[in-house]
Amino acid sequence: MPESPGSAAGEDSGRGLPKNFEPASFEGRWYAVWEAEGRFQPEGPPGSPRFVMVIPPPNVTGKLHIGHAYGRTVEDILARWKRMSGLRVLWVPGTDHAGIATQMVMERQLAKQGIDRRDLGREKFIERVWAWKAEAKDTIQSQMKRLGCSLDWTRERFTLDSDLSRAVRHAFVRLYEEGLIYRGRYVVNWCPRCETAVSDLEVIHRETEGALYKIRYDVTGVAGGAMVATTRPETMLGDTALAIHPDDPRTSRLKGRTAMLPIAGREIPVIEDAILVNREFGTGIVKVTPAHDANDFATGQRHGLPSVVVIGPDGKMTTAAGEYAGLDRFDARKQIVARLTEENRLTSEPYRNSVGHCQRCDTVIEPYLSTQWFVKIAPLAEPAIRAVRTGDIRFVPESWSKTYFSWMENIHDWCISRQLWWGHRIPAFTCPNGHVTVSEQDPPSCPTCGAAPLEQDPDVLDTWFSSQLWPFSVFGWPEETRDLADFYPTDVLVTGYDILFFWVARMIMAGLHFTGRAPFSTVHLHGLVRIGGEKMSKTRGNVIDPLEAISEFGADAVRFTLASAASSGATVSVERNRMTGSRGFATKLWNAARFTLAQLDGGPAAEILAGRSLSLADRWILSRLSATSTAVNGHLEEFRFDEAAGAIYAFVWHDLCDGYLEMVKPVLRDAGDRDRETARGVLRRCLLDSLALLHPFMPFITEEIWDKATGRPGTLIVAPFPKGEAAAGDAAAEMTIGAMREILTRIRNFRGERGVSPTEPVALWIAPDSPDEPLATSLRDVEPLLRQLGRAASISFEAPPDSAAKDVVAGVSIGMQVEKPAAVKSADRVEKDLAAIDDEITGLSAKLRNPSYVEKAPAAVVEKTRRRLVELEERRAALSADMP
RNA sequence: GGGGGGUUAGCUCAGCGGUAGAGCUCCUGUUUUACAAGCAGGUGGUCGCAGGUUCGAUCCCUGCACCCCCCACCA
Repeated sequence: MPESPGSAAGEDSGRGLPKNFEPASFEGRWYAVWEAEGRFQPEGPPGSPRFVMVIPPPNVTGKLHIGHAYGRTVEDILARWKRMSGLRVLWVPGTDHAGIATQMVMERQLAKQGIDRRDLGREKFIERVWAWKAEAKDTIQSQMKRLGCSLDWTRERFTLDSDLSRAVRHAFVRLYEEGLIYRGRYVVNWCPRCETAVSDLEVIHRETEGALYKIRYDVTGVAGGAMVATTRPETMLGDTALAIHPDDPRTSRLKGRTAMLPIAGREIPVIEDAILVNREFGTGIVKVTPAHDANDFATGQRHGLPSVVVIGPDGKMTTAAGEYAGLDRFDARKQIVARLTEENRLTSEPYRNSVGHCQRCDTVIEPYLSTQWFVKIAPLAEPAIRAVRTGDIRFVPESWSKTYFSWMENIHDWCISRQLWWGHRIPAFTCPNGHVTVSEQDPPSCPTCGAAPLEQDPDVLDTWFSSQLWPFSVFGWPEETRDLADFYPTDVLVTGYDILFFWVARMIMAGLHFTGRAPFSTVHLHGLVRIGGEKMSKTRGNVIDPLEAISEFGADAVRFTLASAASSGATVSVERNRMTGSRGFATKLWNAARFTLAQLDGGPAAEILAGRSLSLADRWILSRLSATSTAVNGHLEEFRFDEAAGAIYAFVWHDLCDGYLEMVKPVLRDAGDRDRETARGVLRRCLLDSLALLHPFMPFITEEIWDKATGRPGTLIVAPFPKGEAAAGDAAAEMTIGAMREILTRIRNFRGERGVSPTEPVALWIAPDSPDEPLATSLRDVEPLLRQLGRAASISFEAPPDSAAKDVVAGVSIGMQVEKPAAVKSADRVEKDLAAIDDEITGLSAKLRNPSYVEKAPAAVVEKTRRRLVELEERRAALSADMP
């Protein structure tokens, strides 16, 4: 056992809780204790009920941003809640090599030193990334530790670890052998800046103001030639045909003709193609550029057209572009437009269309003909769709399944090869005779012809190809490890909806295909974090750095804020002043604990003694505590972290601190030993259960207080989570104390209205409507409380006299002795109240006079309306009697 | 082009058939020995607009307006 981290200095009463709440003084220590004690590792025999999550691995070179902090907080709440609920919890940490993103950042770093990666060479470059990765990983790790994440660091993984790389190779080879991975020459999305292919998902489409150009091509034997429309005139240099619809009379004159490509002076055929050409659109004539448009490429395949690449991988025109060779594609566009305009061949009009941009660097994506590797996805998608349809996998919120289906049902093959250096090298080897071998082990010679040496494909795999294996590769798959048997499939996956397609869908496909099982049963997709309703961005200056926030407010406050901000919508709105509020809540708890511990000090107060008679206040707070515990569990089951946090907040602050603590003060001070002991037992129970309920949200402060309260340092993390007991529910106590609190509020109200100081003792009248009601007797039971909290000089359980300020609250007529002249001061207020009451009475009366209402509305509702009306009439009587 | 979400108090958001809630802000009072980072009280809302269903609509339906997001081979 480690030593209790309790500080020896600066204590006051309250068994060692310092007066000032300083989260930094204990957060780090408790994390170290938990880790040293192995609390983050699953405890219990294999096969016993467990709860498993894998972290969405953050980019190894990244920094924890507020969105990560949110997701990790949610996961940690689940992990701690399940752990305390008695499950064997495993939450696996790790990081992602994030190929294109990491390579980009590294290139930028090198550029600052004036180094181009190509000068460095592949090996040296990768060495540098590894070196940098080592320190960056520690950053991420320490950030998650500061947040308090109960991750099992002994199982930490990195997507480029040797065993995970083995998993990637195994997956690739298997898909290849099953015919689900193929290599081919197609038009892909190409980023000329990154100089790599990217998948469809990595292309961000943005509506752009551009132009639609119409170019006239001369056609032999056809006067006026052919007008074709394009948004990318520079691609015309790569045209190898014009296409028309076979049944379009507008263009039938072009059938079988030959057109002359302007500028290039090349002859191209006019072809007929019903698939490519939309009869409704434009001139009905389409230029066909197989090398620079996916549709055109398909058309070219159908008609056996040649492909002419005129824009190179660097975005510059190729030699095939003739005199434009070497020009940037956009410069070429300008010059070509100018030239065609000069030749009287071109007109243009403003045009809005959607232009693809690189997700990473925002460069305009170029469709580009190249040889790439693809995953044939439809066969994988089919079972993945079924898994969600049948409920094997559940989305929370459920509405995401619709988005999932619509994407999965229209899914396209996945281009997985990247012309990058940082990543998993594609396990394909080519021999000098051109035979391609795909193999898990590097083959020493060509299995087909025996030739050597073999050359490995220089490309790497899309990062998501390895990420999709994450839920099982972290456990050692394809080896049949103990962890894989014990912890796969996982239970819950928590991630932002922005990677539903990139990651979640692919994990489902991969999990089902490779392991035959869904990788998780529940996917909680959360919104993206916004600051004060605005999208977070550096230019707005509204970025909240979680580490700075932790330093300023404490990790517990940051976590509580994030949990409270959780919502089922697409955004999670976080504001700085919520952080302040959460810190205030932590302080509140701290001080309540100081008070409680001071009361417990010097007495055993071990537990609530069986058979002891509890006061109404005791019964009330225990009832609230139980109801809160039940509610919290329910909300957590439903991933409603905001509701769960809110329920505990309301209990601790408003019920326990504002309510019960004030109610027990007189008991602790004045009552006999027996009642005092009972109250102490209840106090202790409330404190400990509050700490337990709050622990998943605020692990540090709760563990700190728990230590002082129990002398069992570092054990709250494995203490039982309160479930709430039906037996503790106490409607009678809740009714009485509820009524009492309403009465007290109204008395304080009177004081304000009548200018009576809050502390001046006054005479009170409290008269329940009917002497038979339970309230009539139970309110007498809380007379000492009413007297104390209401600052009453006297309490009479009779109808108030005319001279008193009067009202009806919770079915109870109450009155407070006032000086008559002071009533004038509040006349406006009373008048206003009366007007509102009259309005409501009118409305309710009309309702009750409506026969169909009385007939059709549920009896309980009608009854409620009647009671409300009665009470209002009583209130009106009480208030109007009070008018001067 | 298709789909999804949003519009509730000055701000950020809950609620989603029985005439509205939280936190922050604001105003007033209060240094009551756990906490002034507190306590007590209060102000503030025709729940985007128009119809419909219903005894009853912020909540369900239809349409409209504005905002956000996603998907789409929109020459």
